[in-house]
Amino acid sequence: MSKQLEILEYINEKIELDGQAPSIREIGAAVNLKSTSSVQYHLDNLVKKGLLSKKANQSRSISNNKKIFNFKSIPVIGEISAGTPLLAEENKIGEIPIVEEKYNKDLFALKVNGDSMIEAGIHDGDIVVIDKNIEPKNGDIGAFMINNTEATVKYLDTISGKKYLIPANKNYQNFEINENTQPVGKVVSLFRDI
Amino acid sequence: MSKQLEILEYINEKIELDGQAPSIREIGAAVNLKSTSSVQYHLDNLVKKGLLSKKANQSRSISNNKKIFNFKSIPVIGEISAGTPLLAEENKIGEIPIVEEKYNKDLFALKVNGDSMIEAGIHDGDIVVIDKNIEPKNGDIGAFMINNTEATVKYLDTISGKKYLIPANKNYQNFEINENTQPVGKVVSLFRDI
DNA sequence: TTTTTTTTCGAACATTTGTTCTATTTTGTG
DNA sequence: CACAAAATAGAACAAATGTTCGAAAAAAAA
Repeated sequence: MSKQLEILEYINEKIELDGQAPSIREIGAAVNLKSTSSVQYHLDNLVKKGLLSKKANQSRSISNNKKIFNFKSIPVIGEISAGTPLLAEENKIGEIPIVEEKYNKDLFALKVNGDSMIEAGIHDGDIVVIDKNIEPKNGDIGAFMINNTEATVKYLDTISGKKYLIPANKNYQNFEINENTQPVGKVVSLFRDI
Repeated sequence: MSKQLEILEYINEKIELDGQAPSIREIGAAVNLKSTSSVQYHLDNLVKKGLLSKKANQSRSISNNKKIFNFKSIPVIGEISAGTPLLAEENKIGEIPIVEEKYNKDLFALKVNGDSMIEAGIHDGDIVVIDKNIEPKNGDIGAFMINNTEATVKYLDTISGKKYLIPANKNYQNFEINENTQPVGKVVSLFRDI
């Protein structure tokens, strides 16, 4: 293997492992180059090739140029303990990853209970991502808090002037929205383990 | 806000932004401490509290101790160009994140075309994750290559001794498996943007 | 207030680290 | 082989960085 590749691989490993780029001398030691300038020589070439970047005069500033997909994580909420706010830490049952482009601070996820939305392709145990920043409109699937103790995912729609939460399952009934029903956000995506 | 918190936040921001921890002097400049030893003082306390780690005598080695969710990414395959292998780079239309615990090297994702699996809650445009390492068994939802040019997602089952690909949609017909039908893997999870 | 504790500063120093120069060795090529 | 190019080495230097000390200032407590 060429020294260049060896260096590139070592740098990638080191960053992956330590979360920190190696120093020139660490690279030399790792790939058996006794002079820092030998390492510099290869680093310069790698930078010219566009495979690496580094900041001048800054220690451990080597970074890999390959396009990185950055991921953020959002909390997954399970059962809601009575009296706690929806997003309370104690209701959190995990985290799921989201591509950075789709991420915003108002996202969270909810584990769906029951099959009231099965005809919309939302199954029991599915995890739906909710954007608190988007108020569900008629026809949207949204998350709603009922009596501040239960979160439910339903269609929202208006029937003869009244607003209803509408399940996607013939075995369930529409629920008229009252003062104890609060919209939480719009369902924007869905995860399922099969 | 206390200096300690200020420092902690700056470090987190800096790492998030640059992928590299700041130097002592950079921290000082950021939080308005004129002496490096003032910064050291707070860093020592943060380390004692267990909020940070750092390696002795190593530049930019501060790291955050909070538990990190690590994510991997897997390729998403769209239309399959005739004559190319399924996972060829040219068929790749993106990447999706997977929590590290679920990740293995045989995972990839496929964008679902059409509504032949709608009754299984798999919609047109959904992205299904496939594990090449798991051969679909009877009753499983699997991905199959037909004539090496088309990937399809269907139930697999045996009816009177013959194996069929079975859609989850009354408007579609069962397809008897022949020598041009190759199992690719089992569908293990699903993503949907709504 | 006085006393104690916490926080900050300044400076000096030791290491680590990046940079640059020239010379030597190795490798490839006609 | 002779020559050129690529790769390595060594050394010296400059800059960045971490460490440590004592003293001063600020804040908190008595």
